[in-house]
Amino acid sequence: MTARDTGTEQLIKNTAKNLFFAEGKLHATTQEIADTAGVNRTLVNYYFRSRDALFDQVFHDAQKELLDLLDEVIDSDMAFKEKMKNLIDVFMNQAMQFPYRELFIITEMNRHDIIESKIARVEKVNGMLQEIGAEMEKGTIRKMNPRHFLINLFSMMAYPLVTAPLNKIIFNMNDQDYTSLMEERKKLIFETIFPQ
Amino acid sequence: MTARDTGTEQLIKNTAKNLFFAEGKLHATTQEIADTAGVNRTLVNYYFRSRDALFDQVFHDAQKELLDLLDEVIDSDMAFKEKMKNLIDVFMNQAMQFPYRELFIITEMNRHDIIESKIARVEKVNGMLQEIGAEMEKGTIRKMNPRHFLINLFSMMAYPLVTAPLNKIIFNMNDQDYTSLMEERKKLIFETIFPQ
DNA sequence: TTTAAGTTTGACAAAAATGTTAAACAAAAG
DNA sequence: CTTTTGTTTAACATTTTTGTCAAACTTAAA
Repeated sequence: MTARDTGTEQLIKNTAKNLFFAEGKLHATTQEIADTAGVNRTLVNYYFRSRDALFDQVFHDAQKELLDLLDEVIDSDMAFKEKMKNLIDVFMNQAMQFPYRELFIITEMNRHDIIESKIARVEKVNGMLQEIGAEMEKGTIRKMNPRHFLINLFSMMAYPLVTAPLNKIIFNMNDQDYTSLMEERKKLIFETIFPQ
Repeated sequence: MTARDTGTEQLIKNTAKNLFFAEGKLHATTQEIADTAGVNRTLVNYYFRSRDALFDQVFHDAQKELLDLLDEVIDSDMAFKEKMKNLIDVFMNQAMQFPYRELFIITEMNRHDIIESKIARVEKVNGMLQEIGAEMEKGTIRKMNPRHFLINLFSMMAYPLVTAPLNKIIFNMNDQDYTSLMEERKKLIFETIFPQ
C-alpha cells in the first residue's frame, strides 16, 4: 500500500492554498510554494505530477469547500432568520481566513476559459430563491428580485475582505482595527438584511 | 522630436488593460498581450522597456482612473442623494466595463507586498465620512459606522461584477440576462441605501 | 539486520517567458 | 530623390520556471 505518509503532500497543498486563498499570491510559482512549505521543489512533482495538476486539485478543493459551507448552512432546518445569522457568521469567518478563495476560482476560470462548473446546483439555488421569495411575502425582508438579495448578502460579506489591503490604506486602519470592523460587520449585515 | 506616433504604444497598453481589467486574465504574458494586440512582442520592450515597466504603468493608471472617477463624483456640488445616484451610475458603468480593475490593483499589491499607496487621501475620505455621518443625523440614511456605509455601497456595486462568471452559472443566466440584472441593480442599490 | 518500499535530494534537461540586437522598413524633412 | 529618424521585424541570447532522473535516505516489514 501507499504507506508512510510523512504529511508532505498535505503540507504542500495547504501551503499552496494559503498562498492563494489567504495571501492572495495568485501568481505563486512552484518554487515559492516549496520554499514557503520548506520542502524541496521536486516534491511538488513527486506528489502532484505537475504544477497544473496541483492547481487543478486546489481549484476543485476550493469549489468543494465553498459548496460544503453553503450546503451545511442551507440544508439545516433552522428558521430563515437563524439560518441567515448562521450563514453570515460561518461565511465571514471563512472569508476572514481565506479572503481570496472565490477570487482564485474566478481567475482560474478566466485563465482557462471555463464557462461551466459543478457549482451550478440549479435545484438547490432555486429552492433557496423560493425560500427568500416566501420571506419577502411574509414581510421579514424587503421585496426585490431574490437574486439581488443573495448577491447583496454575499457582496457585503466577501468584498470587504478581498479589498482589505486597499481599505486599510483608505481608512487608515491597522490589521487589528480592520478585524474589529469585520467582526462588527456581521451584526451590521444582519440588520441591513432584516431592517428595523 | 518624438514624432510619427503610430498609436502602437497606446494599443499595447490598452490591450493589456483590457486583458487585465475586462477579461480578468491576471496571468497574461507579454506574448499574449502582443498577440491580442496583433503586434510583434518585441514592441512591448521597445515602448515599455520591460514587462515590469508595463505592469507598473498599468498599475498606476488603474489607481489614477479609480481616483479620478471618485473625485469627479465626490467633488461635485450635488446634494447627497443625487451624488450617490450619480456615483452608482458612473461606478457601475465602469465596473461593467472593467470588473477586475480593483482586483488587478490588489493582486499586484499582494504580489509585491505593497502596503501603502497614493490612494490614501485621508482628508478627502474623512470629509466623505463626515458628510455621510451628517446624513445619518438628518435621518436620510440608516445610522451605522460610516465606514460600513461606504463598504456596503462599493461591495454591492463591485462584487457582483467580479463574480459574474460564477453567478451566471449559479443563476443559470446568459450574458444578456446578467447585464439586465446589473442595470436593474443600480436602482436597487439606491433604494437599499435610502430605505423606504 | 536485511530487504523492500516509499521518500527526499541534487544534478541535469526541457520548456516557457523575457530581453537584446542588427537589419529591414516606412514616412516625414531636407 | 535621398536622408534622417522613428518604427517594426526576425534571429538570437538570457533568464526564469518547470520537469526528469538516478542516487541517497529513511522507515517498516520480513
